[in-house]
Amino acid sequence: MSARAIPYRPHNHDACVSQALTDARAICQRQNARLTPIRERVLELIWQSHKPLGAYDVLGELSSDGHNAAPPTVYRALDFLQQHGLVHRIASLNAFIGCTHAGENHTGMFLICRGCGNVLELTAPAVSKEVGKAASDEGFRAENTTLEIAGLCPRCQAEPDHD
Amino acid sequence: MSARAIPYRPHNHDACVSQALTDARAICQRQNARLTPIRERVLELIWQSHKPLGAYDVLGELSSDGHNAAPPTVYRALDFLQQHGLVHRIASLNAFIGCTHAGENHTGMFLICRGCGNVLELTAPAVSKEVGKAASDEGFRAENTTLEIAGLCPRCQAEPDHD
DNA sequence: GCAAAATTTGAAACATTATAACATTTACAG
DNA sequence: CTGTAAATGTTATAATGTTTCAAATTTTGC
Repeated sequence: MSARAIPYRPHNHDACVSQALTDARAICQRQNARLTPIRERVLELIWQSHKPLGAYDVLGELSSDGHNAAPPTVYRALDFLQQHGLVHRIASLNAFIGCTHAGENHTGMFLICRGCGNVLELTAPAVSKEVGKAASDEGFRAENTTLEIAGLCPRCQAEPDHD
Repeated sequence: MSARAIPYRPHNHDACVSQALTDARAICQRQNARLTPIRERVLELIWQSHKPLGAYDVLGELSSDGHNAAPPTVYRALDFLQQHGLVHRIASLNAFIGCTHAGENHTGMFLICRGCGNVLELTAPAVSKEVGKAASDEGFRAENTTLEIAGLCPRCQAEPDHD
């Protein structure tokens, strides 16, 4: 998987999207999972930006497409994409974002800028290690970690209300 | 603040509750905040157990009390309690739980057992430190961390569907 | 190829969680 | 007391997510 641009910085976002879609197709093929037109379209919509998108935002975009969809359509597609590690749900925002580490076995950590709304996904092994240690110190078997950090990205620290 | 029992283990829970209420009164007094009857009652309800309680569960309990409350009443009380560090919202569950470190300046980390539903709140300085490091490596100014770990508590690993 | 089975999608209704807006009451300071 | 701010009541509505069952599509075994 190739290196990704920092969402807080201007970049060729079309490249992000097409890379994500290419990766997704490969991953689904490898897993014998069916990346149907609806699912692919939802993934593409989620990848429109590095800002998390709500399920009903996705629904709205689908409707603009002329696609007459109901909520379950979107939630099912999002479930599928989550299951295959292609999108993440940001619990603190009730919203979804494209996974920038698809295919890698990872525990995501999300830096959420309250200024511009962009989200950066990190893999921080040192954090995962300490989390695992803290859990096992309590005899707890960790299965799923939600780690979301709200704050200000570098750009918004300097100049607020960006992008 | 005194040591707390482990929620996964049987303990005298009434002591938890009354300690929490006593602490809350002291904290509010210190902060010149008004722990009104409604707010105190909501806090007590949240502390009924170590399982997170939804806002509408609280609402239901208030109604059983004979108190004719509407959603905003509960959400306002919960906002107040959160603001003063007396309860936490568990984003991954849309539910609320009493803070076991009220008064201490802390970043909570929650171990959520999917077996029994109990939640243990930890303070893990090593985790906080690594999280802070990971964020500042990206130039990100962290303001608020959500860290929720779903899994199985020691008791439920041995014997499922407990409590 | 073809029929049976499984998966995916459509569609309608509903459930849950949360907030907006404005009126009323209560607490408190002077 | 009385004016002001804080807290609560009340109604309505928004936002998010699920259940259920039917129809269509794809896959599989033959």
